Amino acid sequence: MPKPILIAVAWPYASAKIHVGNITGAYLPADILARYHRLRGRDVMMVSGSDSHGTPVTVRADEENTTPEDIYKQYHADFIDLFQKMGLTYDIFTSTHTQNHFDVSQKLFLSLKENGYLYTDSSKQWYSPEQRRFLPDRYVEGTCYFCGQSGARSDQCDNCGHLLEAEKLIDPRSKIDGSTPELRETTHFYLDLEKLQEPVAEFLRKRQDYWRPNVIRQSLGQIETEGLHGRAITRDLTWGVPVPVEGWDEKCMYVWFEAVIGYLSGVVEWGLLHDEPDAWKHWWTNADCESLYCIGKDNIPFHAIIWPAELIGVGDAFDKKMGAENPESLVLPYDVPANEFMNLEGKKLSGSKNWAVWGLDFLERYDPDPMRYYLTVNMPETRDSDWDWDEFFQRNNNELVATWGNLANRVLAFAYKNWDGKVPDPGELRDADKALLETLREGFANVEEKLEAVKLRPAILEAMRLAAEVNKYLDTSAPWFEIKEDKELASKSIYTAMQAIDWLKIIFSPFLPHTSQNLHEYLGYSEPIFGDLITEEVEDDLSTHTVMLYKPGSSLTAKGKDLWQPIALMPGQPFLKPKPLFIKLDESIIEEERARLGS
RNA sequence: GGCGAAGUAGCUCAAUGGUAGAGCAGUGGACUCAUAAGCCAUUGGUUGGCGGUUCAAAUCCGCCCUUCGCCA
Repeated sequence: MPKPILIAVAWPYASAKIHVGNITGAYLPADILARYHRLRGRDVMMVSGSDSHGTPVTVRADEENTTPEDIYKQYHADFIDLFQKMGLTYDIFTSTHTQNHFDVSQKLFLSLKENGYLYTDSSKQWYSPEQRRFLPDRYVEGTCYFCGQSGARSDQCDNCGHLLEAEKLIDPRSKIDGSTPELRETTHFYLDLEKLQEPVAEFLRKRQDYWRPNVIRQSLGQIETEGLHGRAITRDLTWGVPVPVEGWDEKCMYVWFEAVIGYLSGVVEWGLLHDEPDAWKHWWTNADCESLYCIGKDNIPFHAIIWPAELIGVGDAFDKKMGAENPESLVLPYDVPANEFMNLEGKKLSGSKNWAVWGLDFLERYDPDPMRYYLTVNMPETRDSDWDWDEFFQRNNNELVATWGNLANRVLAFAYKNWDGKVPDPGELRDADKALLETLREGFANVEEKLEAVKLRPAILEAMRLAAEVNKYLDTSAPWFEIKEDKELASKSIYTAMQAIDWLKIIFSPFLPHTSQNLHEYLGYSEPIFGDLITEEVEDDLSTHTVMLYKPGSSLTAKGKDLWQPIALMPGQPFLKPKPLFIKLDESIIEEERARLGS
């Protein structure tokens, strides 16, 4: 039985475009891991969707004079467009605004409530008598009680940077109509994190040896120094998942409580769409399942503390509500390999100042694999990193084009010309040939070790080092000399080199799937390595939404076999005349791209 | 102000107590199958500073400097 792997990916807020920082922080590492595990023949479930609720969506809807649903759908469509173009193989990319997500979230909420992990409490919030509703913090502005600046948001002052307590704001005004709000008492549900603190700490202690230090520090470290306190999980909003308790119809679950439930509801939806309603249990109540949460560092507390707390608090009650006769508990995160942030040309990314490289915009001018390469080689795995256009240009031309793309091209072009498009038969290999292939065999093991440890940056560097080894081998054996003396000698060299790039194609494929697939075809294979991404419109009682689904189809990875190994290239196999895998860029792009920033 | 991270060659980074390394950039060279790509050789470092522990410190400890986060 193949090992189940759940790859849970951060849910993008459906109120902002996706930039390279978001991609390298969470979405790309998730896909690299998903593709690697698919190659190993494992049962991968990569799940995410648009975080469609919350105040930023309603703010933007008000600004653009439309509905929150309309706003979320615009961004959701762009996300799917980007992910398809980049080749991010989500088994399901859905939305939190679905009937299924509402149902699952409410079941989870009620499970926590019944298990005694929710309580109610009241506090004071700004209320607009004109609009007869409570105002979210960012709907209220006023004078900062620290620095006296007017126009401060009620939760944070942009002038002095202080976080504010909303009720202390001086001279508050509604951002919507300028009216003066008043403080009113409101009641909310709270997640009893104090009661869950010890089991959560225990969960973290069991994992502290292999989790990234930054994640442990911000979770276990924080619990040990400050402890956990109850947090409100409902809000006075109507755009969101309704609280499933009588008399609470004016309130919704707070997004940070509800969006993470998408990791569960998304898998449930996948099962419903594939007519396997119990499929979710394969990943969610199966102790063998390894669940990896790919997120940025801003999300660490939600994934390392709050989501595990929710899962622990639910216990087997959710499975019971799903109708299980012998209900089981939900699987806790195996790892939360959170990344740091990526800056841009030395400065912090900022959407409002257009200090960003936007995913879809980038793909207007460049191919997806160069982006994937640069973002992997520069992934902020251990510290903040920097997108630098000069470095992007250099790495594209020196590494992708010169080292790897040129290697594939020089080998296949020479072979095609001299062996009529058939893989040469090498006969008995020489020591030097065997030595190169042995280096590649070790390469599989080296890259595997790094990928299993979620160290993607060292992994791709090792792959590139292997390509350089093959270039060295070629210069030493020099088949262009051998062929003038004895074609049989040259056939040994060229067969060895073709075998090496055939293996490198697999090693590179989690990182650079598009160009690996091209090379795969040049080498004469017909079944694709990976499947396809498709979209479907789904109608439910709430609305209609678009889902993106990964379809393995007739790909090699659909068969559940372990392809992460040196598989023999067959002599005599017909192959195609190659084309370059990567485009060499002109130096002028550096200044052109820099000129686009900050405008 | 509190907590934390980072500081190693011009640049990006490795090296968890045992002779400071790699890639890029720079310099020199031989070759030509290949997107003038690739290969070989080579210049370059008081490991931010000061002190301590140790036979031995980039690494452990203390103080200081710089940069960046998180919290208040």
